[in-house]
Amino acid sequence: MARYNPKEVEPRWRAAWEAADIFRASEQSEKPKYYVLEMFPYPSGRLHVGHARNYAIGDVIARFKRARGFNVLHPMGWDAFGLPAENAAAERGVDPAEWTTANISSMREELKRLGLAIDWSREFATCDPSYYGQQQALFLRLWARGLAYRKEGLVNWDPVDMTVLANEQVIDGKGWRSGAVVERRKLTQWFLRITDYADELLDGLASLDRWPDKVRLMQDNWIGRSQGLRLTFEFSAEQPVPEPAASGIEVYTTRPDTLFGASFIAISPYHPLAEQLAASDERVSAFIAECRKGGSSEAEVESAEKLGFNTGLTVKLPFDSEWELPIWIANFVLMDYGTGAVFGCPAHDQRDLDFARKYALPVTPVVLPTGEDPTAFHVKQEAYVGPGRLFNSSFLDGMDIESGKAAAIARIEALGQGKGAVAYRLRDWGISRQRGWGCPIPVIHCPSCGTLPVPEADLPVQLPKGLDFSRPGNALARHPTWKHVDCPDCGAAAERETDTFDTFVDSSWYFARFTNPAAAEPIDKAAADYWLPVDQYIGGIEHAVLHLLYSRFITRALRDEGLLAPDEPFAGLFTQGMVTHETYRRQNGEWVDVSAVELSAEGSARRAVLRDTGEPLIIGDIEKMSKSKRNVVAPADIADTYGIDAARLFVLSDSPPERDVQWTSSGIEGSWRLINRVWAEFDTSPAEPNTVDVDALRRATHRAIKSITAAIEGFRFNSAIARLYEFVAVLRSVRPAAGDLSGAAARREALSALARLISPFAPHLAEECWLQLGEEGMVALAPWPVYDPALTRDDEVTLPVQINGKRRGEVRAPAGASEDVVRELVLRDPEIVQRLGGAALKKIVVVKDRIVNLVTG
RNA sequence: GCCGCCGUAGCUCAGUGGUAGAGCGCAUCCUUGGUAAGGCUGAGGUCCGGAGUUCAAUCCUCCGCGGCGGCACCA
Repeated sequence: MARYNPKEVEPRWRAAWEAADIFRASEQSEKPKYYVLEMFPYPSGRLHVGHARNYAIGDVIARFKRARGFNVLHPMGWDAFGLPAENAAAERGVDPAEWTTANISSMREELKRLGLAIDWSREFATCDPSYYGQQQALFLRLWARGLAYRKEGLVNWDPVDMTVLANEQVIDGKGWRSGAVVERRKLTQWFLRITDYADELLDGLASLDRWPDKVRLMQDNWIGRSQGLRLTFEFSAEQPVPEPAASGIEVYTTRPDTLFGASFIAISPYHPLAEQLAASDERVSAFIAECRKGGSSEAEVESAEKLGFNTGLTVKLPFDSEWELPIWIANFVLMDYGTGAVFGCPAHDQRDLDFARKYALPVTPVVLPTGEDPTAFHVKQEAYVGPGRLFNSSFLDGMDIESGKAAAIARIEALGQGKGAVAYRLRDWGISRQRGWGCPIPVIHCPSCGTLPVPEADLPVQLPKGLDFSRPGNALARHPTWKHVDCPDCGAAAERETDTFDTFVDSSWYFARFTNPAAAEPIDKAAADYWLPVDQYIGGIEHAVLHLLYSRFITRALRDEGLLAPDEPFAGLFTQGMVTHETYRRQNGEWVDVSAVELSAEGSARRAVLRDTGEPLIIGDIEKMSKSKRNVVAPADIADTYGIDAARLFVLSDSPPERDVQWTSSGIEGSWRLINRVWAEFDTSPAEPNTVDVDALRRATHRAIKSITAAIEGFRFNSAIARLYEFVAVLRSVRPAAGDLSGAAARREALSALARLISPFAPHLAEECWLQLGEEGMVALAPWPVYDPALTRDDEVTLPVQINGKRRGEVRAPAGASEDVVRELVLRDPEIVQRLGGAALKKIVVVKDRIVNLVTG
């Protein structure tokens, strides 16, 4: 039989699948539906093995579920707007649309080469007007619902990418793409009211039992619900109260129990009161300017000194109108959390303590740790945040912290000066981007009519051709004609909004569009009702609080708009690990491309040299594949040598899919060997026959079916492949002789199972084996093998025998043997008897079918 | 600082309250008409350290040590 030749086999089967159109999904089916989706790719130009792993995981699920009798939807599309296209345009003068389209074409070919069971008829890109026009329609509906609004506010400005970023896109004070330190700017921007859904998004996490705990925890932290009190400190009498005359300063606190420890009020430099004072007092405006200078990077925040300015104004403590507190402006108070004002309790909050020590404000402890003397307890440089009893606190004295909180809230509410309240870390989602390659926000600004929606009949608002990306900034805004438009209401000259949507808007509903990408409406309700939610979603954990939170929010918003039925978009989520690779450097530190490296081993030491020159190299760390480290491997490179099935097997075999996997050339060779061993089993040419233990072979087959099925269902693909290795090892020693009919039948059963069991992982190989076996049709359409439970059970088991917890021997016993029977067997076993050496038995522990433990005195 | 994950063979990693595992690497041998190779056999372990629970702990609990990730002036 010919050697297995993936270069010939793989394209042939891909053509056969395509010709038969077997992966097209239809809503007309008696079978239960199953929607499996991988996060769609950004068309950067080239596929790397990280993509390959992501899509291979989804493909295993898609093929497995199809074989298990589900009506499977497995679509693919392109997250096609975004900055890399603009950067390419700026660097090479190409049109972003053309650059993107060309990338999509080449990546589509590479993806198809992976042999994925995808319904390509549903493909779309987010930069297609037929998609983004519908997105504009969706936005207008959300706006009409009151879920979108425009406001001037402080935003994160990325000075390199020259655009605003959402909070979720600022990592450690830096832009998530550019890495530039983000500045605070005051701009008028569009926001979506994700905070309206904060409670629901938080509570909904509990229902996502097929999501990783880690992701749920991260979203929980991100939403950051805290329980506390909003209360107003009234201004003291007889002082100039700034206009508009508020009665006092509203603060939010999670520690109302410590109100009697208050020694100052601190407001944010961005607080309205601070800004009013600044208007009439140069010292205030100078101070505010000073505060705003500081950056927001982690290092800067960490080292930033607390700065304060005493306004001279005072407020009264709610419980005691004689007790006055000064109002300070402080640089550490955030405007966009709570009310932008806090009361300072230095004894029990480290930030307040630092501030109080610097400005010589009083430090009054009100929580007494257990065992401390109330007259001797002092707070020095470290605030006390532990448990204890309240003291120095009037009516709260003697209470623990929790009762004190409740009592303080009750009293404040009774006084009408505040109310128990929750606060969230989550902020509304800023969606305006000052970029030209994105979905235009469908809005017109008219000098007399204000901000108006583009009439639905005029959608989509299309991007113009020929934008100039050669200069930094928003190419759309400086286009000579595009923004000039007549007001839809009064007909006067007006201007289009020139900001575009954050690309995370594009990806927050695409999974719904896949259910009918040709629909004239944004979402075809019937198709969406049939397919949604996505049963299994697969992607990187880096989107834990970005895409995955936005999509949950949009799904709820569209549900309330009547466009979707489910609360949650993704019933199951799987976050796969990265593909990493060793790195190599020359002696001068220069990175060397992994393809130029030759590895060898001398004993247990490994050596790396440049293949062409033999120059010795330094073997560096194992790192995420990146262009700069030159450790990227492309699936295409692998396919040329070993075929794509070997690559698929390898990325799934070496570690569980949620963990990182290290790409190695020796690893891919191991997978290649497995492929050849499997193929060799389907060889029909005569081999040296032997006596077939039919029962043992059938048991091995049925056990393989059972364990591999369970492993796939549990996302333990590495374990499934390990079981395949074992099964193949069993098969290769079994060659029925001519005339051994029962042996031949058992072997055929085994091979038929093997072809189907390996088909989700190595689909091309499986088809070729299936054909070789002479089975009907394609293995891609064959049902999953079913095991006979009777054949997966043992008649006899080996029981290890322990003496005082140490293994000292074993006995064979019938499966399910009773304790008495096993005891008898053990005590008659000569080796055990000898080991016991006549010691008195205190106890015998028999665990059925597992183990025996003899405990001596 | 808060929250979480990880630590098992030389490497990369599975696994289980009850017999210590895989791939690669390494060693021995066989084959050289499965040959850009293939195969047999084997060596190799303080399951990070300590204490506790248990008849029995790599696994459960607690305390450390080391590595990694998320959040962070969120009141």
